[in-house]
Amino acid sequence: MANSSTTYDDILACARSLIVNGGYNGFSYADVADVVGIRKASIHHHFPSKVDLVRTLVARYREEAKAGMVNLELQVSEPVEQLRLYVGYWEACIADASAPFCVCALLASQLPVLPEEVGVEVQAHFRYLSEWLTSVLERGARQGQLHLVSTPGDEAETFMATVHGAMLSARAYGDPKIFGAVTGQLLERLTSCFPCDENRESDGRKFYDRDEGSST
Amino acid sequence: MANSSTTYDDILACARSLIVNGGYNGFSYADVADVVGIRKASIHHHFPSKVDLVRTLVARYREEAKAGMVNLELQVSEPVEQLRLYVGYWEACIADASAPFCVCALLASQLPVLPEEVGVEVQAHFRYLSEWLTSVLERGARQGQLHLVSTPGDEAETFMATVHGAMLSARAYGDPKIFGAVTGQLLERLTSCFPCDENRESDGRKFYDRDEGSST
DNA sequence: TATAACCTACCATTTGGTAGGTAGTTTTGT
DNA sequence: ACAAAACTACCTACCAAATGGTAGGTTATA
Repeated sequence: MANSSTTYDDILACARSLIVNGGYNGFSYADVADVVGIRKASIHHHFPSKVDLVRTLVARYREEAKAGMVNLELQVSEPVEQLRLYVGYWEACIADASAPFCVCALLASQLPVLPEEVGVEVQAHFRYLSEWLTSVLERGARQGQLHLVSTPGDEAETFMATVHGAMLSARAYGDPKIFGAVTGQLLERLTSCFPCDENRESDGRKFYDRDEGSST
Repeated sequence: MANSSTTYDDILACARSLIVNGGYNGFSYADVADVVGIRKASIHHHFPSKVDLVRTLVARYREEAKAGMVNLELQVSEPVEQLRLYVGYWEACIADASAPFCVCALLASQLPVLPEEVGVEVQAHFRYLSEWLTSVLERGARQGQLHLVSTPGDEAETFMATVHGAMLSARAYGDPKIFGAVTGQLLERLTSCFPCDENRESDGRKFYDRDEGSST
């Protein structure tokens, strides 16, 4: 029951970063053992089975995410700024490669082959994130800061999907900048109330009907 | 060199659907053998190694995708309708669970643990899809059918990211409808030139500042 | 008679997991 | 205060099953 030892945390952290790279079947106890500098059997002492390890890891990830949202809401009160911080957090994680993907997003892609206990935890994260985004968007719309085209709930789903897709593209292209490009546009769309008139956050460029980056 | 036998194709098709479920490390030769009704060693006759199998599979997938785009452009000439068909194709695949995820999108999520030969092929698909979307969006904007907020290239990246993210969410929620909800909104945004005035494809709902689905 | 398409029977390695032991620290009974 | 008991955190040494892959044989067909 004790989790005082740093080894316990090291195993979780190591497994997390390994999962971020290749998902549930993309790492083994041997991989973790090598990185942490411990023997394979010792991992079983802390986490009897792989399912235990990953379930714990995801549960902790979700707690951290929730804490992150709370902290974020304490830092800034404006919905727009909260979205900006949220996106900025990921932009930084991807840029410095410290956590170039959301653990739950990656695991969700493999949901059909995931142990059920892990899958449940992953799904819960999606619901939580969706609810949080819904509340932020709803508030932003009510305050007239955000311009929604659909319900806050649907907009939240689109927001989440776009962010996840942006992570995927950044990985596929091997270029962290793509994440910022996509999410920047996402925020731009939400904050510019009407395409015609500029509003406080516009950065100049607005309308295009001429291309710029199609070759290669 | 011959690929006349249906077994060859069966193996590819089977492996594809297994990959769609759990990625590169989510299936084994034994899994394929079971489904195809063949012995493990026989797969090696057609595909010497797993890398061969998956590389071939992705290459073929890319060819099909390209053929699909060409076919799609033959069916409809309007950029907006082309996007609609593209999204509709995936909506159908997800709804009937025949191919609930893009092979390359799933593999891209595991790019760090993918054999290099496969990774290259996956990246090429992303570039191709991005270029195709860019050209469609650029043409749509020039014809005044689509309303872009950024460059066609950036808009294409956002479009692709959103579609991929929508696949992920549909999987995470275990609900195919979420894909249509997200992509529908994506198209809605692109086709409604100005949020205020309705245009030919509007389906009624436009502005919201009241929630609808936040509980649960 | 060559070859394609399969097979059985292997193989080394890796997988997640167990059994049982040891050194060090805590807790406990007296 | 202090030894016995209990527990934690690790270890070595296994295990069965699964992994991708090979060797070599059989059958049918071109």
